[in-house]
Amino acid sequence: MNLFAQTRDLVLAALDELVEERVLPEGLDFANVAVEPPRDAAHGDMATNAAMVLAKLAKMKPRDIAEALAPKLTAASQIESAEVAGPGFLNLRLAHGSWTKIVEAVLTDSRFGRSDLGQGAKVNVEYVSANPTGPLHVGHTRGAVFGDALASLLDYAGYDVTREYYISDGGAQVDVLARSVYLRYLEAHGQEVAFEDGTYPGDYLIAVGAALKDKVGDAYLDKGEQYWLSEIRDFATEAMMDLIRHDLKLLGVQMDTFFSEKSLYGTGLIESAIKSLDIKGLIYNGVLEPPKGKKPEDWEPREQTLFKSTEHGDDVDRPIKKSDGAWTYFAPDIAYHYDKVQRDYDMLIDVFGADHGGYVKRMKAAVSALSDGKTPLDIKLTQLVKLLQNGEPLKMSKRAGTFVTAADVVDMVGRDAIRFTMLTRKNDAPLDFDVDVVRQTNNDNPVFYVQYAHARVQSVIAKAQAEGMDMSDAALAQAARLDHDADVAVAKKLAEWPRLVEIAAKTNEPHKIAFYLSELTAKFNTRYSMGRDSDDMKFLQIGNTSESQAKIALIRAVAVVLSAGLGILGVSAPDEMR
RNA sequence: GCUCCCUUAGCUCAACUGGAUAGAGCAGUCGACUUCUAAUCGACAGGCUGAGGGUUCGAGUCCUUCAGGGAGCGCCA
Repeated sequence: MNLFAQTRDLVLAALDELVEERVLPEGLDFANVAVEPPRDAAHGDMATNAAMVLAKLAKMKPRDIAEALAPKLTAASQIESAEVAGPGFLNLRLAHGSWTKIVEAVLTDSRFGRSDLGQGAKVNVEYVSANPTGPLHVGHTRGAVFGDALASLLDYAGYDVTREYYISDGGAQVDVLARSVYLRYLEAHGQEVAFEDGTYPGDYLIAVGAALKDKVGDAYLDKGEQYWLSEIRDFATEAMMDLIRHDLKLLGVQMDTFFSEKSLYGTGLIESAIKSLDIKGLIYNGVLEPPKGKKPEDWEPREQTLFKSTEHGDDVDRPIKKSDGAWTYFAPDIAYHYDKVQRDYDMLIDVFGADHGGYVKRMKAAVSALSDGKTPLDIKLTQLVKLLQNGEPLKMSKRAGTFVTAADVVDMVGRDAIRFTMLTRKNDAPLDFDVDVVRQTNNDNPVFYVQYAHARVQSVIAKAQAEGMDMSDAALAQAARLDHDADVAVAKKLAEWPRLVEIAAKTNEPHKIAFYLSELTAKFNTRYSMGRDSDDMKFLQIGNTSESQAKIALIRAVAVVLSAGLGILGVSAPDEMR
């Protein structure tokens, strides 16, 4: 039940009538006609821009259209008044009963808020995709949490979502990993080793080296790389993926599919992906211009196999083979996305870190070329996280092996606080994450604010149940009643929920959910606090079941929506906080 | 040099994708706890939306120039 959509239908019907009566000309495009909540509540419950949108097309003054439209709308029983305002807005007030119906809908319709916006379209959301060379660090956390919430949001909005992790286990970095594990393996055998540049010195590999020793004994001692590299690579990446899966679990991040880069090699998949581009005339051998300005010392022109990505919006063509004939990292990525296109998704979303910003255009070009422009790819970049403690930066240098891991941060502040904090921000803005602030349990920290509201509602309900009152959603829906302006204000906010879900899903912006939850909580707290001044305003009326049910219906509806919203964000909705 | 992102109240951020007088929290000042959980609520104060130009009924939002910050720029991923 989406009141805004319903009201928009009324507006469109009224416009059709005006066309029939020849007040408006035929053939107008109503696509831009919107019904929105007004910025200022004093303007009414909803506003439509119909008159202004149509004025130019109809060659009429906006206010004249609005004047003609108003009586048509007030004829509908749901609309109490329609008032022309400003340059041609039509401010609508809805009948009081509309708001009570919203409360009933929340309590009786388990799908309230869910949307059929997605129409079951298949969406693939790829996120995290951290290299399998160590545990997740704070930077990964943001992409993980963002991607996870985005996937949940799209699912809630009616898409058929696949959550996918791309394991980069085919490149040089896993060779480095294997060599690093070999050193730890030698160490486990009691040898002195030195970690040179280009190896991973992190402590997390000690256990892997020891496990390798348990598995193969001394088989790899005093042997050249050719005897063990491939085996240790497999062993080590599997161990790293175990670490990462564990970290994801700590963060509450779900995955449906893990796709291995390695599976693309030796199977003809890369070759067939490139061939499909070649057939389109997008593959050629050539020499790239050197980058302007900053010319590398050792730059010299070399012929490479190139992808004509400029034909699909990129700035320069991109190499898919190195000058020695090996694939570049781009080639398996093309093959991977080719595979996704083949899997028949209606939409692809990649969540990348900011350091992959330069990669966006070529990836979009590749998908556009591979799917003949049929499969849209949206790439969401998550900007850097600056981790602070007490205002001072916490270092996270992977090279030094002292980076702050995702697990560290979960230990410090907890999963709920990380997730909510990181989602209370647009993905494309940098984020200062101060662990001291996030640990505070006050208004500075919105996660507790929202969770506390949920706990308060459940506490009232628990007390009512202890009085023997029927607090089932069905009973509450039956009794629901809005007595006070503050009640209506809360219900109006609830009415915005389905609309907000659609907007957030359309724009792939889960942070809008987090802000909405804070706003709903504020409205609820305002109403709740009235019970302090006057016993009449308390929700629980001891000894009066029907009155209690009538009042509690509203706040139970709040709890239902809070719980749904927190669920999308992957944050718990506790029944108690003491 | 080029590409992408960012710049909004003292601080951290919103602004429903072009709508009406740009809003919250924190910090500041004042007020409210023998609580249906004060992890809360109420009030005051705080702005040339980095700067200039353009597009139109209407711009924080779109285009453009510039300034400042960030990420990246063939044979790393």
